[in-house]
Amino acid sequence: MAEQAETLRRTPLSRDRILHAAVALADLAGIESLSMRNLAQDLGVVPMALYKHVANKDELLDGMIDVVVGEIDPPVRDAGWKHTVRRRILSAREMLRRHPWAPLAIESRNMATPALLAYLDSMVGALRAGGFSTDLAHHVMHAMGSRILGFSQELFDASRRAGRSGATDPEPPAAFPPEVAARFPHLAEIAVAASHDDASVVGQGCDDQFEFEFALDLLLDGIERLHQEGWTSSRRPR
Amino acid sequence: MAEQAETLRRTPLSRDRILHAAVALADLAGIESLSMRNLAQDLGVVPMALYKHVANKDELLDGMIDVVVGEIDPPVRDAGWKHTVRRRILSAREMLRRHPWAPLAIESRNMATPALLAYLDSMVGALRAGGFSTDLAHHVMHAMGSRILGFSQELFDASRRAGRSGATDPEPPAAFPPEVAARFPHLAEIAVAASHDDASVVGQGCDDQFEFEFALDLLLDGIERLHQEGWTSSRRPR
DNA sequence: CACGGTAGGTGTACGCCGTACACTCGTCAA
DNA sequence: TTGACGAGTGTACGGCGTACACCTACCGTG
Repeated sequence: MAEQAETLRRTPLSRDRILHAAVALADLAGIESLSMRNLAQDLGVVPMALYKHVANKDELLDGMIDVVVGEIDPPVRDAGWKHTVRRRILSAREMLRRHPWAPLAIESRNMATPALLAYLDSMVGALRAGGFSTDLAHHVMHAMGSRILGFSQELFDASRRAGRSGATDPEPPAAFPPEVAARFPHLAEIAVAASHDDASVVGQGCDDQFEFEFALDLLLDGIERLHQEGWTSSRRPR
Repeated sequence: MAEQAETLRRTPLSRDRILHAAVALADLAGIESLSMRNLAQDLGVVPMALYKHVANKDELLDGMIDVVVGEIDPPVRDAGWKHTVRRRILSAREMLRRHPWAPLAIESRNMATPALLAYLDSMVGALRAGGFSTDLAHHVMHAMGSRILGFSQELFDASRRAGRSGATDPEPPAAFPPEVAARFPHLAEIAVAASHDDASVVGQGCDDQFEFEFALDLLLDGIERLHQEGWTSSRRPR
């Protein structure tokens, strides 16, 4: 018995084991009770042991996000863009329902994690494959905003540094570094399309206000159409 | 000079002074450096003094949210619903740009504050005044989701208890208490409309999945239309 | 087989946080 | 004059993230 306990305890810690335990703990007990100390206790280990595998708590959260974003179904092949996008987004939504802490966690990080970038990149890819111009694909990604994962109006928005100093912190936009661009070609494509889009842009890659109004008007126009048609929810599918 | 300092220090603390100082501190230094201790120091007071005016930090955050939501412009009178709604939402967006910590703060609270309810109620009011059925108005509010304040897919969603125990916590839906319903008549109206909407609903007031797909399809259909029309951002307004 | 380096787990400690609780002290009604 | 009361104070506690020094079991090399 002592042997067994020791064997269990000896199961080696690893970044992956830590990340999955953290996700499980957040799912079960809520994100606010995910502390390094609680997590370590769940793993039968002393808190500082975790730091041999994750740099700090922020990096732990990033890792957790990558884990759950990795649960989103891969894109369906050989279907129209609309069906592909729709399926993917509904799958993302299911993931979010399994991990209710995720939207807030994702939104509170101030940069996208690799898995998230991959998800977004493949979404842009689906649009491009469907014949969308980089221009339209770009605005569509903004318009989707919160729908696209159920969160985050502006994933790359500078104002997303919500937590950080409100003071001006005018780092150059820097597009993204070439090796990142290589891994996420569709994102890179719409990013450059946006950056020499027109002259109204100062230093930023895209015009926030325009994107916001684009999405807002897309919705309002759709709503207006429903209203004029006398839409009612009784023609509910299924 | 000592006199003056004393006079300054004697400026009596009040809930309002605390709330506005807290908003200013969060604007300037970021929400993560808003601690009861820092805030008290800004006010020239000892931390525990704050607790004579706010119950705890959560209530402080609620108060801050009410302050900033109160900055949103009142609805314009005698304009079409579309213009009214559009203006209001753009005003909300401006407020959010002044207070970049607000979206996260709002999303992280697990229930709406009074000012927020008032804002939503008046938004529903604008739709109803424009001739929308309670049914359509209800779905539209869901569809607006993150647009409506720039945040929060599901303001009333039970899954919004993101921070709390993921375990089942099946409180009765309880609509809302009558005195609240009286203060926010339009919200109450669409809430009851949703609750005896159809039989597919189990205990919850509305069908999350339906609302999500409603909004998603509204966007996708609008996007499809743009795509077919060969939309391009060069016909940019202004 | 001996050994030294190294990776992974430990223990202690520090400075921050929110806030409970007991207190002081100035003001004002009786 | 007094005494109650409400605003601000001081002290203290438990929890947090994590820096830093330490131990120790293992493994490749001589």
